[in-house]
Amino acid sequence: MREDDSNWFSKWEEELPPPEELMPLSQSLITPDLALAFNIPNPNQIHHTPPPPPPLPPQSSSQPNSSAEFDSPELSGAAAGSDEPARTLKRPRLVWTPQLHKRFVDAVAHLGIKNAVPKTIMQLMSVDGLTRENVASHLQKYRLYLKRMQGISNGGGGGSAAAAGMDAATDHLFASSPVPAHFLHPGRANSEHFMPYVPVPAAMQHHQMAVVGPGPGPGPLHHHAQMQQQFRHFGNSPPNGQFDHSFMRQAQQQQVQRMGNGPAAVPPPVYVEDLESSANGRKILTLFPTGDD
DNA sequence: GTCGCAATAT
DNA sequence: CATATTGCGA
Repeated sequence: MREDDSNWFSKWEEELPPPEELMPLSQSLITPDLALAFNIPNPNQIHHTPPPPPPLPPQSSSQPNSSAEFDSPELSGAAAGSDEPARTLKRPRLVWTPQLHKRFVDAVAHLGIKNAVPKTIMQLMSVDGLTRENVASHLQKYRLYLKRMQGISNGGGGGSAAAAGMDAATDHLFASSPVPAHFLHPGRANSEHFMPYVPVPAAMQHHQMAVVGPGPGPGPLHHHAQMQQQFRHFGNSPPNGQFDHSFMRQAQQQQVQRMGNGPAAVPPPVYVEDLESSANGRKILTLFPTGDD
């Protein structure tokens, strides 16, 4: 049956998180500091993003990433003489959130191991701001993760791949996303699907990049800086502490990253380390839909 | 030019 | 520690 062709795509679309779920950040391309340094009038405010984000049903818009928003119009021109820093300056480190990683895995899964090369993956993911280097770096790490699991599953004998595989602290992220079976068996059976080659569906146009400050020096104080950045994007950030939970949730997703380990002063936003593998035996903590699909 | 991988840097 | 960057062979 040839239903594969039509099905895999629809299915994929369905699993894509709704805009409400991942509209959280906007990549300003330049850090606030830099903006100031260049006399750029607050790139973030140029286009305040009102509370109600227009639900963007995929498919409807043919334009892949028209970047209808962000890309401060002036960033390029209005800066009045200023060059385009965005292109020359270094981008902030990309934070691989579980959601983002999920897209990554999906892309690789649907491309097939053969075609899953950085450039292609990047295009398929169509995440604004994502570079080939980002993907390449992540892919490299991901491959090591897969390799570990393979080795363990067939040689360890224990069968407890999870236990053995998890010992690498770096697997936390990867563990949050299911790994398609065929990933572990490169040359096994005919599990290879024929992809009609997808010309970048790019159903969504929302960017979700986590931004970290330039990191001048001190470690432990950065959390606040980052959050402020994000809050500002939402219009206002009253230092009071009364925010909308609706996006607080999102902020957490991005915030989960753990930075310098301070002497313990701030209550860390519980990291999603607990998985089904846990001795708990029960899915706890649903900070975000880790394995909903 | 891009990929993949190890080493190295931040 | 998680990513980024670099170097080099394919």
